[in-house]
Amino acid sequence: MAFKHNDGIKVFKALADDNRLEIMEILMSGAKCGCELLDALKIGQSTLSHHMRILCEAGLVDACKEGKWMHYSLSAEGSAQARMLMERYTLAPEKARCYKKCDSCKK
Amino acid sequence: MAFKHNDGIKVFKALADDNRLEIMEILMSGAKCGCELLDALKIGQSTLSHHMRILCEAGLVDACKEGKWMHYSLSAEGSAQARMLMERYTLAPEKARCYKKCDSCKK
DNA sequence: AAAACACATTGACAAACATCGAAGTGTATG
DNA sequence: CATACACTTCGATGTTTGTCAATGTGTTTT
Repeated sequence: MAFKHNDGIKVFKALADDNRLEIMEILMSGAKCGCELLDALKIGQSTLSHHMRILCEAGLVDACKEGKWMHYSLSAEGSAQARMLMERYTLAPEKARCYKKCDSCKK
Repeated sequence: MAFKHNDGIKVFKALADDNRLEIMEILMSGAKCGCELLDALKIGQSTLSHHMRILCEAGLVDACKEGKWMHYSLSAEGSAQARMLMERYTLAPEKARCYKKCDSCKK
């Protein structure tokens, strides 16, 4: 599908899930491997793998492999971009706040 | 369902849709009534109504009725809260960035 | 070499979601 | 009062999503 707001969708969708938000919060205390995350969540291993893929593809999480472990950590760039995205859609110019009525309806 | 991150889910889910992001952007130019939004989008009227409900319930959009029109506008409070939410999940303490490896895997 | 471990991929399934058309509610206008 | 308008609600439908169990891949350990 050709989304008009493709970049935003991906990030907001990635954050629109309870387990993924929990993962983000856990990663705030430092990098974690999959098994550590698995201990903290009530989901199966394949489900976690699925969630990590979504967070990584949204750019929010970095993954690096070391032997049989995957180390997941918050991406500084992705996090910054996510905050900018949120501002893009919520930081409206002052004038947008003032009008209580739309103009064109009262003709 | 009892989501652990209920407040966040609602806002992020509300923004995780192409048409709703488009609506947010349109509202940045000032308040609009439903028919104006309908002109700008390629969706049916009942679908728009559905989207507006979601945006309103997430607190991102304010709605006020005037005669037969509904005036939709960006909520200053909701927008501010949405930005705070994004910061809560992406603004990590410095130490979270440093570790490339997790601690407990190497025992 | 075999067994154990960490993770990814696949296929299946139910729940959630976006969308539509049709019918309903309330307000304005002829 | 009847019609038109703006919007909501309802029921149906196809799509997307979260979840799991099973299987596959690669690495470490015994």
